[in-house]
Amino acid sequence: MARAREFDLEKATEAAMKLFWARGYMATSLPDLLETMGIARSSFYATFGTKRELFVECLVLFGDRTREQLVLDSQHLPAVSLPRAFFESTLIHAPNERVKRGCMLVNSVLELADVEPELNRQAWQKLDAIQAVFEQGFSVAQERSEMSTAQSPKELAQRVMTINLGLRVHARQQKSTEQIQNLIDNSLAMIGLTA
Amino acid sequence: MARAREFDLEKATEAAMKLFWARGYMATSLPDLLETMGIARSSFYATFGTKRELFVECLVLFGDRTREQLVLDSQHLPAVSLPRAFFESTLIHAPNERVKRGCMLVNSVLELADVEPELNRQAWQKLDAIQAVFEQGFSVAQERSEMSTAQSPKELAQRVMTINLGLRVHARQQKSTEQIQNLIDNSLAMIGLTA
DNA sequence: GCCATTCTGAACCAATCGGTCCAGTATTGT
DNA sequence: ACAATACTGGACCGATTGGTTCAGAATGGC
Repeated sequence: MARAREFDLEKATEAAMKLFWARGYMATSLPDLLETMGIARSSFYATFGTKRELFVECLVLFGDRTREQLVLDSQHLPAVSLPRAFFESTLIHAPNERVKRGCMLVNSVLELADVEPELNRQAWQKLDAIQAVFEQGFSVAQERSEMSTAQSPKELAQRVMTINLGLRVHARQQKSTEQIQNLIDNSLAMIGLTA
Repeated sequence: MARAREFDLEKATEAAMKLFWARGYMATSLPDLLETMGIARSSFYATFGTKRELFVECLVLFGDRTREQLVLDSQHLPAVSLPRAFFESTLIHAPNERVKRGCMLVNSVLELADVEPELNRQAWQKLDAIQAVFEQGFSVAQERSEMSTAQSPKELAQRVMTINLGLRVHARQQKSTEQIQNLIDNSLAMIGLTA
């Protein structure tokens, strides 16, 4: 048999994701990646293929993980509380450096819009999947009469997503937790979600 | 005396701005710029300095122009109509290619957050100046009792900006005018601006 | 005509880009 | 011990990056 892989594949992918997340696709060079991943150039290509392929992998990892956490939250939280929980868990109760990275999907969608249509499409797909979780949550809550039916689930989810996009842009500016909390409160107030 | 400049400086700057706007800072190469600007490499450096300097110039041009148009609109429009006018003029009554570019300031702020802090700072400064126009508009309108004082001008301007950021991200996805109109209507409905 | 200036296009620069390949070493199960 | 695999680091690739320099042609006011 063969020699076992020395580095932790998950940790290496994780490290790459964080770097792409913080700097974007184009500004992340191969030497940058190798350094944070702690592997040699040849191991990189043998394991992950090209930079582009690894980026896609990271994008999918980020999107799926975000969506899964949201689905989890939606299972033990009333739908009207879901947006606040989502925003606060990622923008308030998270390490500062993580907050500053914003959302990898949003970052990618803007950076690659005119440059890498296929990557752009994949990022949007993951964002749509997240919006769909909100829509589903509102839909179920309305059926159970747990919230007002003044607006359709689709409308509400769209509002949450627009605000989400806005907040992720804001988050990339160096802001205090108080300022971000203020932004969240002000934003949620305008959606007007109440049981 | 000397030979006159052959190319139109304004038009060259304009062309560069559009390219930076569409593709971002890093993805725009020097040959790309030279081609759309229609000038030679040596003329470029003699006239504009480095790529970075030209980018700053374009950023300032974009920011100032956007702000000035908004100020103009604010002078013959009620403050409560200003957000809609702003969104629709740039997202509905504008050529499709322009809509797809989004907002150069928003694009830059995301792309350069972790890579070019100084450029990032300058882009945020221009965004803040735009938010300030809204705040000022709401402030004056409230003093004249032309609108509700339920929310402070600062709060309202912050809401408009968060939604603005969200809409600009949306705009970079290929969407039909109807979809964008829908997004605008749904967004404005949540701010709830009425005389 | 003349000199100053600006143009163009091409040559050139060092540095970096993403990607490939290989020699040598270490580690594994049989 | 052996064969198979995965590691490392470095050499190497062509292409591209942003930036500099220069020769020569064109154009302006004196």
